[in-house]
Amino acid sequence: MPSESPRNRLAERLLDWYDRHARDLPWRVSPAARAAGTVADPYRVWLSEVMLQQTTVAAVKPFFERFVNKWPDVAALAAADEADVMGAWAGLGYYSRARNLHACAKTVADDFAGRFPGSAARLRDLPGIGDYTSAAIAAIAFDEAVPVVDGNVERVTTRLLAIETPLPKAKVAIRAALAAILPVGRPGDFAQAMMDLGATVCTPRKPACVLCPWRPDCRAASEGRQESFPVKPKKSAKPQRRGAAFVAVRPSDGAIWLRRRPPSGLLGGMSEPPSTGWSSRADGETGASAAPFPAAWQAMGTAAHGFTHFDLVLEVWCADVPDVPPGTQGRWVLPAELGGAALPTLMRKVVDAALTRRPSPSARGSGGAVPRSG
DNA sequence: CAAACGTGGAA
DNA sequence: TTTCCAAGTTT
Repeated sequence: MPSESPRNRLAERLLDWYDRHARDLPWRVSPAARAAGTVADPYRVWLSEVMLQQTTVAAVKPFFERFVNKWPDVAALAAADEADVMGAWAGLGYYSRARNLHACAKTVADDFAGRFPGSAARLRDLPGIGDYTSAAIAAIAFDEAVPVVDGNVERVTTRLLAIETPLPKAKVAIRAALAAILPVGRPGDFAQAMMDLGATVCTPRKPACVLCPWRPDCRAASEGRQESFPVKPKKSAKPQRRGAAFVAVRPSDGAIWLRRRPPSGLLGGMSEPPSTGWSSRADGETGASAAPFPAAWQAMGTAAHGFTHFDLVLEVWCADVPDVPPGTQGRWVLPAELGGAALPTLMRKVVDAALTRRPSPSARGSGGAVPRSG
């Protein structure tokens, strides 16, 4: 695919760089394999892209391996119980992704005969697939020549052209610029090359401009202002909230009483020990008197957790509870089953605090940390 | 359009 | 310790 036009030299230089420096990732077809005719599996591309939304490669890798081992294709995932999918996602965060992932799998399996739509426009209609993910799947799995704009691409492009417009308004200019650079030949590799460049060279802090194939063309670097892009709005301070969580332990077998959170909202659809609301007031619903049912509650210290938009400190209370608590919804979960019980990280901290700090279980055996799902 | 929505690692 | 933020989507 020769291209003599000057503007395409940018794409050619980036692709040459990618051919030599592409990261080796579990969901990726290497540029060499791709050149030899290997095609990407849309299922794996989709799964990885959803997992990678606002999430680091390092965090995603073990989850990706676990998912593809357990559910090798979209039909298998569609046939899974939603609770199992939520359980396997526990710890990855942004749990609406897991619910949308399952819904999307069912749509693809039921309405599209198990095959992902082959264009960005139609992928965009599926749950959990937005502007970025639809373009990424279309480019990587179907070689559609669409601009793929993620955080890496925003950074690389705003630096290349010294775009002063703050995000997210700058996205229009970024997309336009990218469309002009985009090669017709290797859109999938180009998209991944942009992201690799942003992740390994054109990093948020201390970019390695000396290693960059676009160094001679970069307006920000030529002015020594590479770390001034992209321009972003300031973030407001995170408020503090408090609450209390109550870990009921059944003495006979060490099972813990868990309930399911509402399907949408914070930690939607995930499991938890019963807890109070999380008040922004320092004197909010705390103390043993806030418990959902009476028991000999003992203080187990606190569990602290930082969410995107607020910090939380939860008091942890623990008690032996022999029978189903009256007037409550939930289920007993054995210690060995806690790993697959869809406990988000915050709740894992709560349960860990209770089980590790509570008085020695003497003759009944149980307790210990919550195992990771797997 | 702004806000909600998790987590863990790096500086 | 605190702040930033990583392959965004939904409402």
